[in-house]
Amino acid sequence: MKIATWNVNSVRKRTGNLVAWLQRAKPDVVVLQELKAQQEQFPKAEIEAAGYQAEIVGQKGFNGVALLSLHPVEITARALPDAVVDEPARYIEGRISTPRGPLTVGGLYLPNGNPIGTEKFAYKLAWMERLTQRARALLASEEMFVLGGDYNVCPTELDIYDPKAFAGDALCQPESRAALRKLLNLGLTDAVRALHLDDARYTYWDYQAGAWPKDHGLRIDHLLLSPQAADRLAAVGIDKAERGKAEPSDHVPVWCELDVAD
DNA sequence: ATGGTGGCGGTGCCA
Repeated sequence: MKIATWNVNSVRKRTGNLVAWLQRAKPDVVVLQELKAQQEQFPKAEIEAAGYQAEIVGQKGFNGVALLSLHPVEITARALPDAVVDEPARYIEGRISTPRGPLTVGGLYLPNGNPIGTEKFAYKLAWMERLTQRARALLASEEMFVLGGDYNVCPTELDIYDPKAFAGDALCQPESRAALRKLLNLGLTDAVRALHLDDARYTYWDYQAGAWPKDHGLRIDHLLLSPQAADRLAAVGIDKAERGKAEPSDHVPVWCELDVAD
């Protein structure tokens, strides 16, 4: 069972790259972020033609998340608990069956939080606390789950090309990192970290200042696994080549494989 | 080096 996350930075701009990647990578489940599209603007026909059921939480112009699956999926949430009216489209969650029992996949687009010292940063931290509460509830089931997405948190100084370059950025603040550790310390496993990928450290390279050719990247897209899922972790990958394609997203797909054979 | 790039929507905001 291959599960992936990808911040596509506009699903309409990235439809061609997305479909080509789906056909090549053949993930079973994918969560997408930054659709920047309303539900009716989502390229549903193209995605379904590639064999995927598409569940969408859209929003005009900003945010937007989706869950694509080769297998029948039951959507279990379209927002985090305690969502307010007109909540930004940042969370989707679904449940699929495997020979080893149900697997829940959550897709999230965590608030960026810049600039620090503003209500945006407070909102980021509050959103992380809500996500942590959701993880607590999912953990109580003692089932397999994967929370994938653009976390907009660079976990450690090993996950950025130059710690000094982002010292004042919300992605690297001690408070952001502490909130991510609090989530991990519930008992979740960072899939990429667990298997020590060292040939592809980053998942995001800014469009500006030649970040990609200089490999000035950050690791901010993560797959966090419940203990029951982590026990079945077989492989991880970062599809770095997507960043070098024509009209790329600034993020690349991150994936893991769970051995769910009976 | 205080710029630079990209997407949305049609101007500045967001990342």
